[in-house]
Amino acid sequence: MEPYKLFDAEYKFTCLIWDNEPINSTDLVKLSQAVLGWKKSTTYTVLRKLCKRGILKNEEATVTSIVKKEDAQKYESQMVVEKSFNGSLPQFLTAFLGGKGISNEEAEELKRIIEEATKS
Amino acid sequence: MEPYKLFDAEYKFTCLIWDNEPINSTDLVKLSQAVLGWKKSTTYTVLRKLCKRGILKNEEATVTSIVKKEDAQKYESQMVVEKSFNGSLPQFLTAFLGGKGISNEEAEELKRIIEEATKS
DNA sequence: CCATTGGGTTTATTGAGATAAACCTCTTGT
DNA sequence: ACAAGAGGTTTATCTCAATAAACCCAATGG
Repeated sequence: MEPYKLFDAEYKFTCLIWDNEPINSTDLVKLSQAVLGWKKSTTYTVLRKLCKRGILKNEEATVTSIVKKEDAQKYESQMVVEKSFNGSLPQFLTAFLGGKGISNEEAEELKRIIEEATKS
Repeated sequence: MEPYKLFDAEYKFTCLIWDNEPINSTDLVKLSQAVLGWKKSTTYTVLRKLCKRGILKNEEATVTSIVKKEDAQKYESQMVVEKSFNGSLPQFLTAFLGGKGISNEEAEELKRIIEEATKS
């Protein structure tokens, strides 16, 4: 498995940690129960797998992330562009915007982001 | 299942059809064998499922698509933005570009696409 | 005639993601 | 002394995507 790949359930779960770390493992069990409807054993099972893969860490009942949200998101975004759009960001953008329009403000924000990434 | 959702294997398979339609079903079997390494039964099994879901059509041994590539890609792009980026395209772009830069030409192309989608 | 090929369907098998039941150990309050 | 709770692990179930084996029938060319 590639380093950062998170499956759907794993992603939702890891989001809880990103938003609340550092978090005590028993509290995490309660949070998962509340937000995802998971039983205690489910939480620990998923947690252990993510720790084994180097995504999370659980030390003395304190859970933190090793891989950060930005890195996981970056990986995710690049995977989808690669797999479904020939690695072409323009193709992705075209498909996403396909047909519908965006507001001027949104357009400005997007262009600003692009500016920022442009090598002078 | 949502209308346009294609799983990995289904997507690769449907790409063959998008790129070659209309295509005779026996030829499609050969093509799937060559490109994907699939057996005949695999091709027919997947084909039948996609027909049942209204994605493809197989009439008198001629296979064509009902859902077009642009529509499937649009769906795919919107799903990933929704599921992993709070539905925010800027968040997606930021993550995708994260750190690395792009060339001037790429930037221009992206801005042109954005221009085009901007309601005046 | 009957072997081959085209055009399929029916029924399995496998593998993995998602979820949890059952169990275990240690500590602590009463 | 013991119930309860914290902090887990082991083992299992269920669903479903991915893939295919085995079978079926009609047409056809030698």
